[in-house]
Amino acid sequence: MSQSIADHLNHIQQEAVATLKGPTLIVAGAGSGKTRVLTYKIANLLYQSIPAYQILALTFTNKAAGEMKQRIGSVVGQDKAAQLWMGTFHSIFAKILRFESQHLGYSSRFTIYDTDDAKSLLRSIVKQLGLKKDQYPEGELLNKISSAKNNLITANAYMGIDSYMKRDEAQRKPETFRMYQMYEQKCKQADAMDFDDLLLKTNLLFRDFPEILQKYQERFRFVLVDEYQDTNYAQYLIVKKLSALHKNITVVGDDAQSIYAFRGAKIENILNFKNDYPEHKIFKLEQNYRSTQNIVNAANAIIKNNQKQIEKNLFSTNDLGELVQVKKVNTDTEEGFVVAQNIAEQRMAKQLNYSDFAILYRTNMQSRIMEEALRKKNIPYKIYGGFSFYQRKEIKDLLAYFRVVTNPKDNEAVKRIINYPARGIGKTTIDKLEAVANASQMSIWEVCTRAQELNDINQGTKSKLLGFVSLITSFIEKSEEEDAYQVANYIANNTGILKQLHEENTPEAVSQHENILELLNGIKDYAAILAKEEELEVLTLDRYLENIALMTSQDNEKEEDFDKVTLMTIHSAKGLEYKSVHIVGVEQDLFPSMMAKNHPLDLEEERRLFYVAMTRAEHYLTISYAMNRMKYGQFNNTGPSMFIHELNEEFVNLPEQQSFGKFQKNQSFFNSKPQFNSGSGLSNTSFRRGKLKSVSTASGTDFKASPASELKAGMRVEHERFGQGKILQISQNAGNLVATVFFEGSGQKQLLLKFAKLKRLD
DNA sequence: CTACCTCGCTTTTTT
DNA sequence: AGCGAGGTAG
Repeated sequence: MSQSIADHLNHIQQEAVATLKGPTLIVAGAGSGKTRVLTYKIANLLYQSIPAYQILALTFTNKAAGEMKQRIGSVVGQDKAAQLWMGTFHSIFAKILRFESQHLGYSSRFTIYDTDDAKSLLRSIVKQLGLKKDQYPEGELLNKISSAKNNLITANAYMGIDSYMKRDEAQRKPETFRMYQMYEQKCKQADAMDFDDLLLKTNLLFRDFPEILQKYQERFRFVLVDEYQDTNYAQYLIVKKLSALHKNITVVGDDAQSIYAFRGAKIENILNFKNDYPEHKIFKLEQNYRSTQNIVNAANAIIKNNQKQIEKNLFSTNDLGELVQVKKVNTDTEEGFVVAQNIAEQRMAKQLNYSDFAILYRTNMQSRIMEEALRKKNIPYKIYGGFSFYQRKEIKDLLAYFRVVTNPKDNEAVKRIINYPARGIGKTTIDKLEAVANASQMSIWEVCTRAQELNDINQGTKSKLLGFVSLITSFIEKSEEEDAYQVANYIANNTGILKQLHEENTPEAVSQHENILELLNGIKDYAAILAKEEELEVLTLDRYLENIALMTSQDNEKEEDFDKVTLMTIHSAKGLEYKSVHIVGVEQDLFPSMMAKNHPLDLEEERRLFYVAMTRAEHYLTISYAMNRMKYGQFNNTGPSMFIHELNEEFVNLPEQQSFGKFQKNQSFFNSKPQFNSGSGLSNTSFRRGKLKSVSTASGTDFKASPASELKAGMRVEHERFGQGKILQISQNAGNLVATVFFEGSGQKQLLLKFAKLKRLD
């Protein structure tokens, strides 16, 4: 190991980095420099003249992979780092599957179905079998299929699994296995794999073609896995098989931070590592560099109550720091107020930026109240997580064209665009096409190309179908000679999508238009980066798609978001750190005791979740719970989560001693009568997921949001709940347009314009 | 296709 | 409460 590397590491970290051979488990406590160790270990391998292409490093998110590549690059040089096999499980094995696709009966250009595609396919299967969709909801089906796949149960194997069949029988859903069979079959016909297939098929490939497994075993002399506690069975087995020859496997993780059991993660993978590899070495990174002693000690007090864990002692030699604050409040509204107040005060007193703060909650629902409180205090915030650029409708539409061009058998993509923009191919025609396709084992595309032979479709429709075919064919021809950007640009222009959006000229259409241009620019940029990194002269459309299919949110942080308080679920906070963290809603039923009935909850996992939340904080940690909270429209009495009782007074300022400071009893939120928090049209989950269309009001009536550009001060408007009122002013707040409206019924309100459900009255 | 209404549901989420 | 799926009337 070079001296410069050693300088940056503590003793145990150094040993872990210096140990290159053999199975190695690095138990990395929260904030213990896990990424640093992994980074330097890989750098060290490269220093020892191990060729970069012999190193396989697997992560869970693109972000983690990107960051690590960057950091390794800054140690050993970016060109060398670029040759590493580093990426998410899904992206690495998609790459391998494309290379070996012929063994599995797939083409190398197979499509990757996202969750929407998978659900849509399942919906059409349920329909084709003539079953009711309330008996077979596609989400539930997909969950079953997904978890079967994660356990390497193929459709045919499913029938032989007693527990599955009995479960389906008991649920009166005996056809489930048939759906799985058809789903599998149709994916294959469409030359498509879903996310879980990428792992399942890799396993099948390695199982059925030992010589291929051997090839990759020989190639990857060193295998490293990040966040090992989050691997599922399929991932575990791939890793195990790949490293079976050289046994140079390094896994890094923290059992105390395993919070993804609900999607198949097996904490046992990390707990049993020592049994899987009796000759293993283990390193425990126990020094936390992130947090104050009080925070680390308080978090330890929680996690020590778990039975299932690897013994370790996380400690900090940082300052003692302030006591962890636990705040008890009356209502959820008051909690919002207290948190917002606390952020404002801490920011001034400790000279912090807004971006040093995070508010963490268990469920997305809980963001609403926090948002409202922050806006009232003019504190800028951003909501993290949820949905990405690539999930926007206009982007998915354009991407569907790309998909059809690279793989016309991709039925889900064909269905998406066959009548977009509208070209007179209606639902009835599509249903007929699908029926013919099902009956003849052809793809919808193939049926379209042979439209002339169809019987019960009239000549007009036939020529429209053939028009569609020749349009796509022209794109395919284009894609054979030009690069991704040129083809994409050609498609955007020649389908009329851009033109249509341009002419529509509503704010929504303008933004969609911009997004499409942004996507096109993104392709250009990506081509430039690739050309540099991999000396690839032309970025083809299929190469581009491959990259985009496994992409999600997070990467596209906007610059206007730089100094804002971050709001997110605890799950999405994993791996992040903030100077000041507020954990809100730490109540009985959210951080549950025995109260959960509908969902069986794993108490230990909930505790780990709380632990993850606490260890995000560097200097200041505030935990709050409300004694009363609105839930499902009802005001519920609640109380502190049992985890609050596990906190130790030595490190924590518990609420018994807490006074409400300078707040006056007569302030509205202290009234015993709950303040009903009739949401002022703020962002909520569905808006964040990008569905900004007509919305359903309390009475269920569709209520169109007025385009912001049409609203002006002085205008009379109607709100779905507040009734009629007058706009006093429109102003800018935290980068958002905010209308101040005086409502006759309920007085003055501030509404976030991009979400406000306002109707013009004139 | 839109407007309106009724009803049922309500943890976490990456790829 | 807040949302969305889905039905019905026009």
